[in-house]
Amino acid sequence: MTIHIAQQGDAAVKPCNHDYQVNCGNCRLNGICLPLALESDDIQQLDDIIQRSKPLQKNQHLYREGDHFQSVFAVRSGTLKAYKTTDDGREQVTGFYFPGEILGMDGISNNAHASSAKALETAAICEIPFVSLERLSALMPNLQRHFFQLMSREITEDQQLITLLSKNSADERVAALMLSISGRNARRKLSATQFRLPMSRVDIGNYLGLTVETVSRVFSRMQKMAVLRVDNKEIEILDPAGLRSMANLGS
Amino acid sequence: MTIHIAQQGDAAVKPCNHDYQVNCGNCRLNGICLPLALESDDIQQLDDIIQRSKPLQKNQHLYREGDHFQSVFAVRSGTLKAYKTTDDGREQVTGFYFPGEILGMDGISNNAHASSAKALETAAICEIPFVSLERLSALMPNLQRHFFQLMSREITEDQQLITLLSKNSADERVAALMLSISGRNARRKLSATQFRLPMSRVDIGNYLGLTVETVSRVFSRMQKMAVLRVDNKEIEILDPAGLRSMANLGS
DNA sequence: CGTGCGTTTGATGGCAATCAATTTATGTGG
DNA sequence: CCACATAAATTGATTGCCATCAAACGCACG
Repeated sequence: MTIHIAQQGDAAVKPCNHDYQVNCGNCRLNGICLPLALESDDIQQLDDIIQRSKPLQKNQHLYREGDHFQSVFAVRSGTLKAYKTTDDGREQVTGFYFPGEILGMDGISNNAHASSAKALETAAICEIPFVSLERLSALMPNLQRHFFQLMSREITEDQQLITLLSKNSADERVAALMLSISGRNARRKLSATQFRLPMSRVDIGNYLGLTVETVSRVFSRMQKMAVLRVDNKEIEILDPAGLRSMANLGS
Repeated sequence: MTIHIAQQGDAAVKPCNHDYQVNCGNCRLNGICLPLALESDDIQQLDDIIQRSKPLQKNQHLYREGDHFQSVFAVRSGTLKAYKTTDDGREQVTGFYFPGEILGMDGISNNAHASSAKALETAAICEIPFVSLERLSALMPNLQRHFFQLMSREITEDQQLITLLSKNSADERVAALMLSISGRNARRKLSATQFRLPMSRVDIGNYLGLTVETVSRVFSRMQKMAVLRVDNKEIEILDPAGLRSMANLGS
């Protein structure tokens, strides 16, 4: 069984046979990913159900809205975006997924994926068949609890976004996203102040309920205020405190 | 052990000792609530862990943001709203909960409730201690799956709201909410075309990212277009097809 | 070097927020 | 039960933020 990759309209898949020997035990993300809070022999069992396959190329889909739901996925490297398509053809980006994060959980309720997921850059993925995960969860209380927590976190993050979209200005939304990315980098022991945005301005705007032009203007403004240094996709946070006060967030 | 009811600032609780003999087996909501998909002896076990206590009065809190998380809750009668408070004091309503629906799942991730929940009218609640639910879930695959599905549905509904807030006009948002309430009424075998809104205009606007004035104007407009009949909180959907086309939703 | 895409910047307009005032519901004490 | 007080909802006038329209710029690529 391999990762289900929708191929219509996607770039051809380049075979790649190295670097498949990763396992949960030696993965450097196991402190923030699913294996967190498992004993080493439990990790082995989890590892046994996880499928790894060739990396996704940029713009390839991991799954599409409406696809039969079979697995959730962990990002090992690269970044993905999840998005829904409204029936008048517009897109709504519902989330970005960085290494160590889990996606696909919105497919559980209807046995069909409620959103599409595509790679923003080359990405390595761990596939976790859901029936196996359910079976293991029933046997390993820690795993069950951890997965409940992951789903709950997805809910709280979506609610955070709801609040952002409903209550905050364009400046605040962009600032909040920069802080979120910064924090997630820090969790992976990367720089919290300097990073490269994996997504386009269009995606940022779409996620934040803004147009590209507005996003661009906000970046310009922040640069003029010396809060951020923006060089295309390269971001440097010059004034973290200023950025936080600009974000003006709850919690 | 009783329901944890925060009482500061709330109306005094009137004791009420009748009507506590409901159980999951005879509850008329068991076709849409947690017991769904359980065998009758499994239902008995679920019933044993569920706590029922005196009804919540209007404006009383079921739990508050930051409270220690201990249980999820099912609504047996009445309506609740969930909301977050931003640190500059504003509220964001994140959901309305009708009979048969489950709330409180956003508290799992941090062992603390991520939002507050208060009754919009007198409400009867079933409390489901989470540790017991976890234990039972490990023993009953159907229950585990059903609860995963409930959480997943919460995620997809939040994503629906995200899309609504990000992409739709005031008219579309209000239309979508009316359709949502209509559908949820239908699920409970109530009228899909005639109902009483349990929440105020302020709450509606807050939930939809609009001001009270805008909500009121939209209702007036819809009434003028003969799509809705609005008499304060009494709503009649005169033209369901028109309302749907007005909502202009994805999926 | 031209083509195309992503990004930036500028000018204008529209939708919903804000401010303000009135009307209608709700609730309370005499 | 009515008079009063308070809260909720409606309607109107004006403002402001961000979308839209338009054009130029930079960069990657063939």
